[in-house]
Amino acid sequence: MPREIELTHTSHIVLGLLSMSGEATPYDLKQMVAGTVGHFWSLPHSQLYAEPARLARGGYVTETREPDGRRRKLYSLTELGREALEAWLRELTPEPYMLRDLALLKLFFGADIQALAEVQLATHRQKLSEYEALLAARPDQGSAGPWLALDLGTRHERETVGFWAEHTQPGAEDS
Amino acid sequence: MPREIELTHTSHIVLGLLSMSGEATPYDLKQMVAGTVGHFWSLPHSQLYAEPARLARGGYVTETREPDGRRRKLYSLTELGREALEAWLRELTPEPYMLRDLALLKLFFGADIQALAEVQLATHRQKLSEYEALLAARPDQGSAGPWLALDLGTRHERETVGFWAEHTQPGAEDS
DNA sequence: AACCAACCGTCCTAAACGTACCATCCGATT
DNA sequence: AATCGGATGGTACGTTTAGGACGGTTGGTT
Repeated sequence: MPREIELTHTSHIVLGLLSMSGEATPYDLKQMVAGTVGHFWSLPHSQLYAEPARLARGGYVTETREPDGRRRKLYSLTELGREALEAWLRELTPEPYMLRDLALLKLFFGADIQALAEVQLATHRQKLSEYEALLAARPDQGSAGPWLALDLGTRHERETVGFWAEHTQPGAEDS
Repeated sequence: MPREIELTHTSHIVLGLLSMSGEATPYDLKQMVAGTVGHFWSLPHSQLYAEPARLARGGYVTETREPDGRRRKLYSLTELGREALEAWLRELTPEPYMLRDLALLKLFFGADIQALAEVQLATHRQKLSEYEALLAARPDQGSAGPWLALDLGTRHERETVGFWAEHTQPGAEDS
């Protein structure tokens, strides 16, 4: 009997990932997060064990067990879960984003911009090239969503690299 | 006697704001957050009542009371607090940002991009013009940090507006 | 047999979230 | 004088997240 539970952001991520994979263990979810939404929306892996269980209580997913080996828990969407996901996707989303950037925060409070720029530039160049590699390997098949998201993510990275690059001492970090 | 407390992101924000204002009540902090870092780093106002008290326990700020009227609590940095803030500002900051964007998340999971774009575009155009207005009103005096931060924030907004604009039906939303 | 790396999962404490709720002050209306 | 609304100012509280410590299992090497 499904108890009433609130669907949080984490819930929707789990529902979304399950809809993409059909069926997954918490460990699978953890791997999927790391390779996909984890790039911009991080969550502790412990949540990926707790949340599916919570969703099961609410009737949004079913919990079965691997017949063999470790008998790990396998989750997949119920009809209710799929509907909840689709309802969420259809809802209007006027909220702006939240950019939790420690470097930006420190910059605001007066940290030395060159010192920040130097390390941030390395980090974001790294990220940017990761994303570009992913984009380059895009198959023709499959849903567009993830690639569109990656496109926006890439633009943000590009912008960020540009910003920090303008604030490094010429020659201090380059090539 | 200061007890050991961990300094969290919230702590540093409070320390930073106190260093800018000299002295502030939680309500003042709330106002300051709304006008400054709140643009990119949101926190519930209840935190701004709890956190200074916590910092006082740790000896990072002092708590006094207004002599008159409401006798509100006034906080200001101690030497320890100032040092902690400066140490934090000096620390290396290699972490990338976290972009908590509900629209991006939904896009990833297959939401209709035009529906998203329409509302997001309105939101971000709004934000962008706010930022531009702030930037235009910049005084010559004062510390640069906030303006640099605002500059980066503005670039991200501009990028975001560009992205969503590319994905709206021509004429669907535009003036 | 011993070892190691990758795999897999649980648990715990503190902090953050979000919102409901409450109370006061002040100026403008009726 | 009474009332109203809005800005001011603050508390409480249940839930979710953060983030890491810790422990076990599996399968392949030396």
